[in-house]
Amino acid sequence: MTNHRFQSFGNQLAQSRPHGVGNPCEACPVRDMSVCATLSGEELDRLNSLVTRMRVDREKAVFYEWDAAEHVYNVTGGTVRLSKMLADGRRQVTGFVGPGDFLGIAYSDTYAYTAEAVTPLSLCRFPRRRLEALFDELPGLEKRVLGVASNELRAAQDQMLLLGRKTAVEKLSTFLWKWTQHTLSQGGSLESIDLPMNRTDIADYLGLTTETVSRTFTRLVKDDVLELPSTHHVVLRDAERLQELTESQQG
Amino acid sequence: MTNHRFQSFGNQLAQSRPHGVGNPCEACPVRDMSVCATLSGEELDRLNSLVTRMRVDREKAVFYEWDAAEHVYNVTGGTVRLSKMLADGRRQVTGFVGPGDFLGIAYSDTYAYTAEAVTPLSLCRFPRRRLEALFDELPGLEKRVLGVASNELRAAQDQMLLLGRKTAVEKLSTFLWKWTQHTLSQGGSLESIDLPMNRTDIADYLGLTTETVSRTFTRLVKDDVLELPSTHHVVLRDAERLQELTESQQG
DNA sequence: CGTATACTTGAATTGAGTCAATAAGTGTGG
DNA sequence: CCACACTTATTGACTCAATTCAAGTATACG
Repeated sequence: MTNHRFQSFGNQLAQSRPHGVGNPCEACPVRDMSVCATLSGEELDRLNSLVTRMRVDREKAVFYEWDAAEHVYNVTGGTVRLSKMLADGRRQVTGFVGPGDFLGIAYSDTYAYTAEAVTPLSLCRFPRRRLEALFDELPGLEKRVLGVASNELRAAQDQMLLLGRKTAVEKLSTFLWKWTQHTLSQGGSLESIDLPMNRTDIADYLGLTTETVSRTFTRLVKDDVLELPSTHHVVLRDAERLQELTESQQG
Repeated sequence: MTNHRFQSFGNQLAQSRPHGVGNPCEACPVRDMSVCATLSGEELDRLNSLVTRMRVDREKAVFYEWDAAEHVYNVTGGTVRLSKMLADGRRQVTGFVGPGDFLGIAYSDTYAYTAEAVTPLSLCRFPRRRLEALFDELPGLEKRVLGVASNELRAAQDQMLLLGRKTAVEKLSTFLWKWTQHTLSQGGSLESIDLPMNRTDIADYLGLTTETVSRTFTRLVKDDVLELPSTHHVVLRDAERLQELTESQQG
């Protein structure tokens, strides 16, 4: 197994600041996408007083499945891979999360999954206990978190359908289709979709092997559905056909 | 199939009643297991004023995936099957829920899945909007719902690991192990575990075919892990071995 | 008691996995 | 900028776990 070492939280990270004007949340890239979106300026100050901003290097863990769940994180930049492992090393990637998404909302002593950096990350870290205490004073915040959890639950159920019932072509097509939609919603273009994760990550997300992911990419290229100018770069040639392939594998 | 009959709660359908003494929640079989557990008598009255108690026959739907999500349900008796389907009919069962569990907490206009009765059901039904309005007055309730959602998320991630990475023997063993734990926590015995769902339900839950489920049952019986006195009845002969089989398929 | 439905078992098939050999990137230091 | 080592991705040949197709056998129920 790869040797995962923790990155030091320290000099690289900006410490939290006093309340009032100049709240760094106001300039946050995910100010309007995240749970923070519902909060007023003053409420944001309350939240800001709890936050520690930090960075995590590529392929380093934010936390492990077995760690005490002491913090909750909000991603402000980069892509995080969530995964679970069996004792013998078989891995399932349960999701990829990006700017605006929350990490670690588990009502349990330990996290439910391992969170690792696919790309360099910037995060806002909150002490879980104190954030939960803040829920009592800012009920809008708790509602928002419940909304986030509910959306994640829906995504998890879609993924169960994919893992349990879809073929390799349908799995990869679904992944690429959703990733494309996600990219577009963040202002990307169909002409060049960036896949920050590697083939192993994709395979472990789709319940396949890297070989099968690779062969399936090749097939989609041969069928003129997409081009692969580089391994981490996809150009969609036939978006409609890709969407069709997400549910039926005639071809 | 085993004939699950309900110990009847009152007559066929007890309507909601005025507040005060004699609140039927006080006598509810799931009074202490469910989200209701945190509520005081007076708070329970508030909740009770919203509730409609109802029954659903075996194999009838409580709601479909595409229905407008107007109600939230609390199961007071019976087993519910949650599932999603692809256009061509392939089905994935995403979970089985029983007494004390919640149904339909989706922050969306439609439900995320179809809910159907595996056995006859008794349910408490709440209008979603009014229940959400009540959250503002009973913050303990919202916390509890968030806790439930968070547990479901964890279960969903475990299921993704199972669907993506486990073998047929591991899948069935995991299912039987968890179902046993669940049964025991409800006061059942290792000597006779009731499986209300049929082989197709189990197959669709584990991402297998009924044939494979059947063969795998046969194998576990041959290996003296369990006995099958009838198709819906399991007797555990070697619980420890069953647990081992949930993560490693040697043998 | 007969008939439909659910379950089991067997034989043949197949989609994805495994093992193995390139090929293509990626980064490092000279 | 190139040569080297190393990692990641692709491709091919073969295997195998689970599916499909096809009987049979229980079981439930009107």
